[in-house]
Amino acid sequence: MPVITLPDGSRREFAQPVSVFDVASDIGPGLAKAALAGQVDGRLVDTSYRIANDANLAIITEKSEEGLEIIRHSTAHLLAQAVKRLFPAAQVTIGPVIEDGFYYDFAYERPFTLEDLEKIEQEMERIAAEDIAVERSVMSREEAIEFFANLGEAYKAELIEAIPHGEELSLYRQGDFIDLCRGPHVPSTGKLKAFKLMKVAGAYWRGDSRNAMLTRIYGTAWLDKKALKAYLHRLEEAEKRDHRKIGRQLDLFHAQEEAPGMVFWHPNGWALWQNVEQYMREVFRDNGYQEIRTPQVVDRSLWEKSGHWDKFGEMIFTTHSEHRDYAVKPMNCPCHVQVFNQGLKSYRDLPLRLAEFGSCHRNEPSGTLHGIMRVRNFTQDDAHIFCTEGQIQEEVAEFIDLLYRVYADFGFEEILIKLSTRPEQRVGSDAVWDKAEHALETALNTKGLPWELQPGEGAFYGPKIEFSLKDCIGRIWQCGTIQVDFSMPGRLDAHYIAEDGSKQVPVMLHRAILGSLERFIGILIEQHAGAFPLWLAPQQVAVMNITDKQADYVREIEEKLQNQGIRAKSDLRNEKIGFKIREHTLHRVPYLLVIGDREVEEKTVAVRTRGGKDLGSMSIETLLAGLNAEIASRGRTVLED
RNA sequence: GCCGACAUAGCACAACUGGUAGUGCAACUGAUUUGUAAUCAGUAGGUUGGGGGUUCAAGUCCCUCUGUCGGCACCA
Repeated sequence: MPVITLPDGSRREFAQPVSVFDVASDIGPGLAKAALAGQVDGRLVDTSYRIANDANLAIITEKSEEGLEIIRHSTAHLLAQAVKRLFPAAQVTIGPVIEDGFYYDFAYERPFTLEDLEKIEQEMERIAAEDIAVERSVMSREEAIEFFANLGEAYKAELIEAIPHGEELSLYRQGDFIDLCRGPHVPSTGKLKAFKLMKVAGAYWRGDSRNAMLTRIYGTAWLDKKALKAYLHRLEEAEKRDHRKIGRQLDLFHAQEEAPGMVFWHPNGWALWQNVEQYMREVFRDNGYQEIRTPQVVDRSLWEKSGHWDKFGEMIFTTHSEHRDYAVKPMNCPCHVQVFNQGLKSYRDLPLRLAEFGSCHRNEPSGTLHGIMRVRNFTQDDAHIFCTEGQIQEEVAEFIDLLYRVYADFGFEEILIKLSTRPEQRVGSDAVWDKAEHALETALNTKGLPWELQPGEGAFYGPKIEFSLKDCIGRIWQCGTIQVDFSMPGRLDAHYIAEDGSKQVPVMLHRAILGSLERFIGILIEQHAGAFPLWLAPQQVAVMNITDKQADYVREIEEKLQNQGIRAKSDLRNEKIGFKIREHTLHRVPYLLVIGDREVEEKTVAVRTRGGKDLGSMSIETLLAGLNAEIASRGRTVLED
């Protein structure tokens, strides 16, 4: 006699065991129709799940977040079923839900093409229209292995073999298709109403490049056609913010075949870069860092000593001269240790923070290059903190605070944090790793920041915290990082004299806030869609005349602004004011000054924002005060809003 | 690096199954002196990414190299 308690606290009593669907029907036919799954005592189950004892039950419908996930998961099965119908020889592997959609990996004699995709999607529509019931069943692990092996699904069988012995597995059948799955799933394929296959790509079996490459089909699924359309529109809009596109439109930079993975910065882009770099220089100065500069080309022996040659030799650009082999520096740390090593250091010198806008070259695999986000030549806002073990905690904590302040100044709020711990291939003892990992974890927890653990993803010399940002379409890019290194200082003979007169090896913290300036600027471009905050805008003000008559006054205004440090430029072309406004608006110049006879006479400027707002006429002094206030506010705007 | 797609004028894109490479914007020249997102007219611009092949004929088909894009693997 189960008593079912619903989320609103109401109870319903039944004479015999009931399914989730039964309860939904009991509440109302509308709910029964909308039910996609149930949540019994917190556990997600199918609508067919039978409840025998008293339980808490929530009916999952399209309206809940879990409902959408279930729809996406079921759509992945729908995709697999369609593929098996059209290509019976294809083998199914895995098909998880991802952000905004799902994917499914298939093994087939050839990769699927875009034409295949169209046919597959049509077949999916057909199966959804057939409204086939989705039924759950269970099998023992051994039965399941045999079952899938007999079907010729070798990959599935291999997956199940990895599951511990004795476990019971659930299978979902919809018509002619059956798949191993934890579930839950929608009760029938008719519930899947809005989906679209997005792209095909190669993906290694089990994510290992030594394995076969499968075809991955990506798709998206939504509650209804309207939501699907809205998503596609959102995606289209987001793609307009692509830094490669805006980089061209705003004449910021370009790339060309002769220098793959390297950026040619144009005047506008370099102005933006300089704004970022000079800001970071101030940050260094105000936070106890000393800026240095080290060589680009360094004898390879240094990299052999540091351990980089063994681990990353393939990715290091090399050159030679007079029988010596050199590495084009792939990172700055060994060079910074050389600076530390000059002169005998005392514990009183620690922590010593050496910073460099270090230009590094890494021969990244061709397939990894991406706009200016992942390049072969990049500049880091790099610094190494030489300190004692006892100073680690505080240095890490201070660094995290500083990073958050900097990111806020650039207008970033969503920062993803990951803690990466010891990899298989590493240097240093486990005791040392224990200490380092603990230090980072404690720093994060003390601040109460949410973070994700990435076991085995640390650098070979130490664990690290990564701070990542998202690009316009949600891809995640690592920017900031702090890494504890107990190994490299020793390898490169760094030491200091401790309080007791003994010689000690310092600990080194590798840290970057922006990471690669190229990458950070790429994200900055996408974040603001090219409409940079005033303090960063390559050109801050355009001063435009209406006719030739006002040219002298325009030049006067331009000069006045420039003398006050404002990046202003006059536009005296023989064009209509509307044309000039359009052009500078498209170039995202924050403030446009219109100068006609009236302004000349009244000694004012008419101010218009790139957002199209007319701020009316004001004196140059009023304008300057406003501009300076906005510049000082960094990420936030003043005049514009 | 691996799988797939793509590469046409400075930029955005056309050119049916192989049959004389076009359009818009930008550029240049001239006219126009203009009040808040495009003034008008004219001119010039391309070994269709490089190399090779098939064909009477290749932007179009095939091979190859390079680069870019989407993923995967990698990311000190």
